[in-house]
Amino acid sequence: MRLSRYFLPILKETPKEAEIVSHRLMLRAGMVRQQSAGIYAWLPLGFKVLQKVEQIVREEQDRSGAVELLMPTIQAADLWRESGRYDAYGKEMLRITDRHEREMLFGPTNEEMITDIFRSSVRSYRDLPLNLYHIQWKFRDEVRPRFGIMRGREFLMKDAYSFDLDQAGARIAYNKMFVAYLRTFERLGLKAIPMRADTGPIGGDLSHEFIILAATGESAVFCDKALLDTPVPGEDVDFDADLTPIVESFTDKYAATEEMHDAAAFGALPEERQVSARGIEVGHIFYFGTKYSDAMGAKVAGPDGVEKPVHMGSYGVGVSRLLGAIIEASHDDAGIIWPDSVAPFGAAILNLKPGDLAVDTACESAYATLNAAGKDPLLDDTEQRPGAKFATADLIGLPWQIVIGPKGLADGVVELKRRATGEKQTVSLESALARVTEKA
RNA sequence: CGGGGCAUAGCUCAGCCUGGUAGAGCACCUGCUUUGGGAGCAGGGGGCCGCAAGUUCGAAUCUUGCUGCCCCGACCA
Repeated sequence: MRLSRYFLPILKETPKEAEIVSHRLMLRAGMVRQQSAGIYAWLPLGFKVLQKVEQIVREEQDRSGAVELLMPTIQAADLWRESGRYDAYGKEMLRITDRHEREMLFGPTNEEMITDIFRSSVRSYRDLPLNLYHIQWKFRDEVRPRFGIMRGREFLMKDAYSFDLDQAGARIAYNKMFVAYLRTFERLGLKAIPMRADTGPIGGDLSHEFIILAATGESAVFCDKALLDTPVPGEDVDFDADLTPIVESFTDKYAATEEMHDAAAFGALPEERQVSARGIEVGHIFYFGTKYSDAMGAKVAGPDGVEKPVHMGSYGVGVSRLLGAIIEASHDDAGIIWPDSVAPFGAAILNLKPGDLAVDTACESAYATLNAAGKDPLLDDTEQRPGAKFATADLIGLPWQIVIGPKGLADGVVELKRRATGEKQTVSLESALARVTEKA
């Protein structure tokens, strides 16, 4: 993409409504624009990152055996009356009346709808296990939206729902999601720690929140330092094998949010392993048994021919929130530092002097090479002064910057800068391109 | 939903106390100079001063009501 033809409304000054760093940077980098409290328009740069995050989430869901579908944002109130949640949900649910005076709602979640879809088609245990997910916009009318995209009213969420004949099967489904989440966050360049979450009236140990450590996190968290070094399974992990050992390698170490904190257990750890930090919740997995299948009559016949309500779990990832979480975890004073996997462009090419034949030629050559290599470069061919270009490139945080100007070219060199480390090398254009295109 | 605050140009903000023709910086347009870490000079465009009532000869400014937004708390992916 040529910057001169792109839409990147950079802000030099910070809009006053933005308090936390990810919100400030997303506004300044022209990624989002607020349209209403907690409701954002996604500008091209932000939308690009959002799609990359979404795609990684999708790939790991698919890898684990979950199956994607797409449910609507608008749901009928009657569905929610079946589960009793229409009255229970409260003012967080945005209720809408259509032209026929029918009561509708903008979905805050989809347990009822997926249960309805399931019950209308599945009758036998032979169709299980099943895990269906979608990535869709949700709306929760939060009293106080804040932190920009991190806690908006409208947000993009991946939610998966598992169906099994019994609790033992549900645990297997749960473990698959557990591992899929470990891999997802790892690919996003994040260190996510699963922490025991409150299971409410269901009980049991099948609920975990996945928490990103970041200084600006919303809640206090405590964990065993060993968790930070526990290896995340690779691409070759077999989801049909028993995943218990992997899950246990995480769950056997202490980790808890403030609400679940057990000071005594934490204190029993050697002092150098006690990590007390702040965290951002980016995922939540939860087994809830037959809560909805009972209420809504989602039953399947077992091998014995007896119909039983299915055991369900739900598994959420805050896709839009993840962008904020990534920035909170990866930025510096100059701007965002995108992990390579989600960077909106692979590299920036800074043309320091558009109109200079040698510089233009070198930039076009770099642009063509990186495009051909699939690195999706952003060529800054605008008329701005060099200083402004450097500032913009740092702000939007692309992994690499190739700085091409007349002074360097006179000596046959360009500057290659790695955004994450700030490391600069003065090298030939060829070796700069080789470096950017080489496999990580 | 409790408490606090803000609303003036695209952005950051002054002006309001003490009523009298709407301001600055940045951004934008034109020209000249400049060109390796957010340039300089000159000229220019851009405002229902959040909305509505009221007080007044006269309201951005004073009064009342409303709306929107932000922050702290309680609540949440």
